[in-house]
Amino acid sequence: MNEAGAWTEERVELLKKLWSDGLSASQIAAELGSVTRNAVIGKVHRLGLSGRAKSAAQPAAPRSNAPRKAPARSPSHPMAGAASAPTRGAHALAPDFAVEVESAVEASPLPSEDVVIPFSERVTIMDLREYMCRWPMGDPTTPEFRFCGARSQTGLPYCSHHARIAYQPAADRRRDRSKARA
DNA sequence: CCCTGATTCGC
DNA sequence: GCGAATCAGG
Repeated sequence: MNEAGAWTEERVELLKKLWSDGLSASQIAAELGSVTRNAVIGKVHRLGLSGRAKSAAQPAAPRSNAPRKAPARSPSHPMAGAASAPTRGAHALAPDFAVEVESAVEASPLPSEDVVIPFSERVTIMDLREYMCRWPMGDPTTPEFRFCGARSQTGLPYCSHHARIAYQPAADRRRDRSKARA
């Protein structure tokens, strides 16, 4: 019988399909089951599918013989120029903040009916982290104002759910025109 | 913090 | 051939 994590013809074909379909390695791994995303990526490479929809095959990075193993963990600390240690913590979000709130309020008069954001994840601006969803919740002028705080999508300021709302192609936007109530 | 794919190398 | 560990980037 086929082992759960064996690369049978079926699984390989599904892998190819999903990979070319644009799914991430982790998503494919979850879909296939019994395999990790590393296994998926490894197989993808062995099949020669790497690269995917990446423009015109970018010139493979000149990796040559890059020692990815134990590369001098302690590169010593010259500490000559001291560097320009950027002051973290003081994110300049004042300008963007106003803009985001404004568009958000107008764009989402009413999220939906099956949308439930766990209150437990809502955070104040003080608890907001880079990886947290910045979707504004509530009235910014009140002390009750919070941000979604859920895990944000890579490269995006919002979680997957709010990213969709904020990033609608404008074509779907008129879907919820029936109800307009604040 | 989380995620992504890329690569290497012991098995 | 396989995939965990690791790397590099977002």
